[in-house]
Amino acid sequence: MDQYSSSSLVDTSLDLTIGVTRMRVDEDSTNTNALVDELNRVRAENKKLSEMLTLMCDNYNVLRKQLMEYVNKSNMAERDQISPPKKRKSPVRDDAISSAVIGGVSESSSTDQSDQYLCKKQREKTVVKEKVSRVYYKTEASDTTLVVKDGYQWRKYGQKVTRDNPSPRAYFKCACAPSCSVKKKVQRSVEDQSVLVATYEGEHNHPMPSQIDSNNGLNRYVPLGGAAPSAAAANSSSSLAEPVTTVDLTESKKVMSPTSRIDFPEVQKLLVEQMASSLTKDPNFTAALAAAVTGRLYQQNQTDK
DNA sequence: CGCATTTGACCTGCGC
DNA sequence: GCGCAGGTCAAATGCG
Repeated sequence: MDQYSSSSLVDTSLDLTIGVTRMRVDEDSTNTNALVDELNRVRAENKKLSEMLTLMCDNYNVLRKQLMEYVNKSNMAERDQISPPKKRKSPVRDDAISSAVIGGVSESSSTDQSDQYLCKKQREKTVVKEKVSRVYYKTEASDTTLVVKDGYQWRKYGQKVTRDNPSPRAYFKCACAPSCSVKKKVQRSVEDQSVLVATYEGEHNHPMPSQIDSNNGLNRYVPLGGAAPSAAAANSSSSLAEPVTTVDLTESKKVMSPTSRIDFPEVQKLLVEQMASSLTKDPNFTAALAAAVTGRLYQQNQTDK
């Protein structure tokens, strides 16, 4: 765990208190020097931030790996004890799973109960590493659309009203790549109509479209696990629902299983979104950014003349 | 006109 | 074997 010990050495006390009042462009040349200094300092801080983010992602990967191994062992032990039921999914099933994944971006996995209830055809796919996960999205109760914002493009191919839920269930296939066979089912929660339950089957064999669009900057620090997250996650055809969670990696990982890796992009996306949100909400950061930009513009104006 | 969505028909698996 | 329920298909429809 060298990374953790090294992380403790990183100075996290960022000095972002750059006074905008100091950035007076109508001052003499001494001010220009001050501006250059400020700019250099902001650059240094930016570099430091980048390094910290890289470190954080590294630590996250290590933790994730450890959790995978741990859950894998646990599930192996459980599977030895539980014999799979022969019956297909019963109405009680959804409730059981829902109660098991309280609170946000949580999911069940194909290794436990949900997999056992898949129909024969799906079970055959499961043998070829079908991954099933479930994600909850908070949305407006009045909103009747079954669209969730997860960064991928989906093509709707069916809708059904199921017995155990008055709300219709929508069926989607991944439209990002013809070869991608990932499917998604979206249905409102029985208990809370404002919560959309998205069930993902399979694993994307291509990167997230929105990630391709914005493959610069912060995204380069995000680990790619087959499907990468995006800070924007701006799917053109989806906009309404947001994952019902705050970024809480430990909580999310608690219910994570080795076969539900498909949801990591959700968590990672949220992580990046939260980081961006925190930064933009920080008055010190915005002031520093404004100061840096102003200073830079002034510097350019001076050199142009 | 092309593409995405809708929706009824059809298919498949499971329980009785 | 029959009926039920979930899942999928594909023609019809709507929209930009």
